[in-house]
Amino acid sequence: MELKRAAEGEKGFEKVFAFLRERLLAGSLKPGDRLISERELATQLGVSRPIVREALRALTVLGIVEIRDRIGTVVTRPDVSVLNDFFTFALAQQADMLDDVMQARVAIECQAIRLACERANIADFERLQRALAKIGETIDEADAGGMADFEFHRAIVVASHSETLTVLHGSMAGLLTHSHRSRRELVQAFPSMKTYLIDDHRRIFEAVIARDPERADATLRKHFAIGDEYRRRALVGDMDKTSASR
Amino acid sequence: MELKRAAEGEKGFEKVFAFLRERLLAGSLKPGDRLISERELATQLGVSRPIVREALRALTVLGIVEIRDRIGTVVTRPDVSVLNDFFTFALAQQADMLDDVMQARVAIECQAIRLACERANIADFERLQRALAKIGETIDEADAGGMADFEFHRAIVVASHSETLTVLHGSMAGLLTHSHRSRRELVQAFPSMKTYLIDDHRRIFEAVIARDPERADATLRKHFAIGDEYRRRALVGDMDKTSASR
DNA sequence: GGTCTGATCTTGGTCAGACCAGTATTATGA
DNA sequence: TCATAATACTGGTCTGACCAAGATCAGACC
Repeated sequence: MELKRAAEGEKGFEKVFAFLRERLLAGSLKPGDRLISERELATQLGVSRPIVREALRALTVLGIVEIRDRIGTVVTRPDVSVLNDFFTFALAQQADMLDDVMQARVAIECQAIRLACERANIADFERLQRALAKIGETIDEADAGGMADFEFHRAIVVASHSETLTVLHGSMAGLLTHSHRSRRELVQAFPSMKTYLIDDHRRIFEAVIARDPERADATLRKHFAIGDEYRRRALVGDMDKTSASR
Repeated sequence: MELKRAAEGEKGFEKVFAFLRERLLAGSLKPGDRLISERELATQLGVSRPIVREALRALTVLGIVEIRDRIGTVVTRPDVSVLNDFFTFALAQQADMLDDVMQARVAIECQAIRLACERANIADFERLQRALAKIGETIDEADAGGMADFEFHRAIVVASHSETLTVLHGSMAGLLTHSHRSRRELVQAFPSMKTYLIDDHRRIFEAVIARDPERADATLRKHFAIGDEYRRRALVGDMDKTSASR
């Protein structure tokens, strides 16, 4: 009846999706709300239950809604995992995108560190310090070291107190950790990397503590650039004698 | 049979989704490929067709796949619209997120402009120049002016030749255009904004032409900051008497 | 032989009704 | 009154069916 009116032009899936979309966007469906049952939704919209399920499933993968078995469907707060999925799929099909995603990561972190300089509180500083310490402790371990590295960078983004930046950064986590790990494997190759990793992160930390956005940004950028340089060298030649390979 | 093996633990929807996900991520399903029919998929995976449809629909809203009526299901190149949807939903439920998304936008554009300084070609320069000219021409029109402004910024991101940055930036397009428009409405309020808009964009353009990443980044950042300041003033005090505002 | 045309197969789009397994609620009995 | 058991939900899934329209191929026509 009146429910149908809201989404008359479309049919089937589109109708249900549009109907729910409207409520979601209008705010009449807020996080925490429980939707009416699938059957009821079906009869009210004049479609079959499988169609309703399609729409609900669609909203589920978008992270808008959560279907709880034998409980009901509830609206959730938008979640990271969507972007995560998206980026994972996107990158799987375009491997050359990895460098590209790295650019996005740099973009986000550099902005985040600027915000962090303004907004970070004691707790953020402490988290950064812990991560920094961890990097020092695990400097010789590939896995733990990569993890520590990642934690440090994540701490920066968290300290920005920007949900969007955090979400975006987190969505690339899977890919980033991979890249971090492979970087970590270079530690054995280039002994100089140890000091690079430790000193660089410390300098970044200090810039944040000093609440100096420009310096923090610049230092972080340099950090990324040096990392790139190491990786490049590792590609061109193995270790030292680098002339033969190509 | 052998297909089932790939996704045994899960059941129903999860099974199908995992099965397809695996193929997608492994690369055995590439953009352009046509999937086998829903019925066949259902029998091969030992589930019913509605369940298969749920999975396909899920992939559809993720922009991974496209269901073509009476044709079949084909793998597509990941598309912006997903992120668009996500951000739209996310922001609808947390209006305070808008400022936050702006931060992400700044992050992306500032990184993009750095890349643009390195990678931009003649065509990119021309596009930027056209957008710049448009800004001058439409300085007194709210709608067209906002569009021109948006085009200029988009041209910057496009000139970065980074798909990821472009996608991310595009995904916020809806929100950004809104913000751009409201900014444009300030033009009438602050006559000084005209010169600000024109000169700022020209300076940005020049920095890109000069291929000076640092200057471009800094100029762009300043541009955003000034825009913020104008908006702030518009909020605090009306129009001219702005001495109180700071 | 080559091309056009129509029957048939296949595809997605949808529906109706049914069963299961647990949850939430309610009615019942102590 | 309270604890327990029956009942009415919920999501999760399956089966089988119908429709409309693109895809295909056989046969008719040029």
